[in-house]
Amino acid sequence: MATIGDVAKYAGVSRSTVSHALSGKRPISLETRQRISEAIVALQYTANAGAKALATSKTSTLGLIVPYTPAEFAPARMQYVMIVSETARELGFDVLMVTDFDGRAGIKRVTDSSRVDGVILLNVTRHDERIGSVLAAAKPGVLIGLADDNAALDSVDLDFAAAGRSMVRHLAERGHRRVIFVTLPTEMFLQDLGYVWRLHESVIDEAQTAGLALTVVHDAADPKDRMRVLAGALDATPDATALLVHSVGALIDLPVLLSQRRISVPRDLSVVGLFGDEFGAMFALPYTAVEPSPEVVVSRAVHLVAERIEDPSRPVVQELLAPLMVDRGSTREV
Amino acid sequence: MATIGDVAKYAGVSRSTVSHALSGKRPISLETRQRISEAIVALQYTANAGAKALATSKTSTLGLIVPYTPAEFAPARMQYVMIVSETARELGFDVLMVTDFDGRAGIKRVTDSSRVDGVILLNVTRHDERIGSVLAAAKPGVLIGLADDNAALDSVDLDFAAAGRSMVRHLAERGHRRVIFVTLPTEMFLQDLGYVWRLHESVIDEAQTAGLALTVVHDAADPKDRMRVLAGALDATPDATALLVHSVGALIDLPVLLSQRRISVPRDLSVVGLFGDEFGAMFALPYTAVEPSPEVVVSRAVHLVAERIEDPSRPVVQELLAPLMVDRGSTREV
DNA sequence: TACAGTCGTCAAACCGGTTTGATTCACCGG
DNA sequence: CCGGTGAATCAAACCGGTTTGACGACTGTA
Repeated sequence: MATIGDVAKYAGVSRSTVSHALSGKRPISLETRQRISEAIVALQYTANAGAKALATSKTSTLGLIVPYTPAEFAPARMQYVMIVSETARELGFDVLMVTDFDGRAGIKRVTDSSRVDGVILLNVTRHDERIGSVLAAAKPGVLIGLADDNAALDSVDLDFAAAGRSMVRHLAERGHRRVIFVTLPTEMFLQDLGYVWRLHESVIDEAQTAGLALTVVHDAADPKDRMRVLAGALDATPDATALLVHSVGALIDLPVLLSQRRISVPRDLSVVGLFGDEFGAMFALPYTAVEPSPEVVVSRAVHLVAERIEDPSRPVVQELLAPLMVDRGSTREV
Repeated sequence: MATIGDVAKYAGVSRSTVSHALSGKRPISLETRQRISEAIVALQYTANAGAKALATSKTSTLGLIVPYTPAEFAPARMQYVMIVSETARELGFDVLMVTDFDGRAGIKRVTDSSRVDGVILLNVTRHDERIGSVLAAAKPGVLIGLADDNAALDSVDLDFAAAGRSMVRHLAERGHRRVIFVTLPTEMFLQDLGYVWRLHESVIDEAQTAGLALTVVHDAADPKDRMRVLAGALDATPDATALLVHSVGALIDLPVLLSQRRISVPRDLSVVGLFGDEFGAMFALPYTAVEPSPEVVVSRAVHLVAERIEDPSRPVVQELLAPLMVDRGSTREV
């Protein structure tokens, strides 16, 4: 590959002149600039990333720390990764995927060697060990999700508490008094993911506030057991007029179960859930739902870390994005 | 961060001695080695990746070129990405995700700037424009998937032709004479993905060879239409004794449809498909199936590109990995 | 007319590694 | 006792960028 020295020689100027022309940090005559441009085109010059990083201490690279959590619903995860990558690109960054089994080691590796300018943490748990590694690295970092002690790092997440409340209120306002809450498998709760708890608790709190009787059912982790759990919940609470579903698995099985039992939505049963339109590409889920809006959350997170790279002294921000509810007509007044 | 100069000073030696101790390229006395080790620990030294890349022209980074193809089934994609990343890590590489809308531009960007030592192309199409970019970059590259003209690059893929043949033979050997072949949505065929065609054609060829009557049905791209397409296929071919399913969407809907119609597998209908056990985490698909084995295919691909980075002159290889069939008892003799 | 300021450019130093050539010393074989 | 060999180390050059200080030529102003 051509170096800046080759370009300088071709254009008949010094290396520093080429550098200045490229960065615009010093005035360069129009004529010289043109000769340099021609040289760059002729030699197909592209700056060497390593050399640039060495000289500037900037890598134009973000580390994406993807935790090892097999239980998570995969399609959603991929969406997050893609949006991180696309947003980063818009802001001039590349993305280094860090999938080390031990996230802390991964963070240490890429920050200590100055491979990245900042890191993005996916699937943050309430007591996330990785946060300490980011602080130790003294590099910008942003959390996608909320940790219990996150005062030191920027973080963004959907306001899952608001999401839970709005689902409950949506049902309460329509006169529902007895609702089945199909929450995530217990395995998910053990993973200590903040949003899992925040949604769960806000639903329960708001139900109490609204005077709504809630039957809480944990969905099965194993898809083979899912249908049975779901059916059991319906059997156990025959007077429930609505379902509030967080578990995606349950949402997938629900149309089947309901059609088997000749239960019509919303005539016999109202359903409200929490899932994004990315499922529309794979499953036809015709339910009124709160959207997790990964494009908004993730894009904001990437912008935040990019801002902090530019200005490390900016005060820490912690954003909870208001969730959007899409009414697909799967609930009715009772 | 501490530099190699800091370590040298702390240990009372020259920078080159530290470098030699680290690389082992020159003999260093035991005593000096120990002092250097202590210095490294005390100062928490980690080599700067940019400087190392500049000096050695090696980045220890692989570019993962993920094409923009929204129609693809997302969970499968994520699995490929994760396996690339994990295998790369085992071989000492990091992974730079390149998701540019224009894959060629992405390849040019990361190779021209010497950001990566080699690239891995996911979802290769039969006439993949990205191949030209890899060749132009003169950097090692490996294709996951088969292109029509791939003589110049290493490539690995599942032997989808063999997969198709083995599914057909599995049914033919059990006496099935009339089979419904639920193939992928036409949209997938338009994407020009090699494996889509290879499987499709091998099934049709082998059916002809085996004297098996095949009804070919393209699954619907829109999940809302899927059930209808599936039902229509069953109605149109009432004498079919078996289903051969490539479309994952159809596989997901199949248990529902069959239970609605009180069709028992394998008593009333034999079913064989093509899907991996990653679906087991999300859906309970109890069908005999050929496994796409991404861990084998992808891991092999990453090894290939790593080998070529070490030895660029190694002859080009093109590997088709024999697929494995898992008998889950969803087929019977007729 | 002299002086200051700006424009345009270059040479040199620096970023943090690796690699090479030179040097010193100990040991070995003839 | 001498020449050769290998171990152990250092200084210097290099990789390809950026940044800084210096300098000559202009321009505008007092």
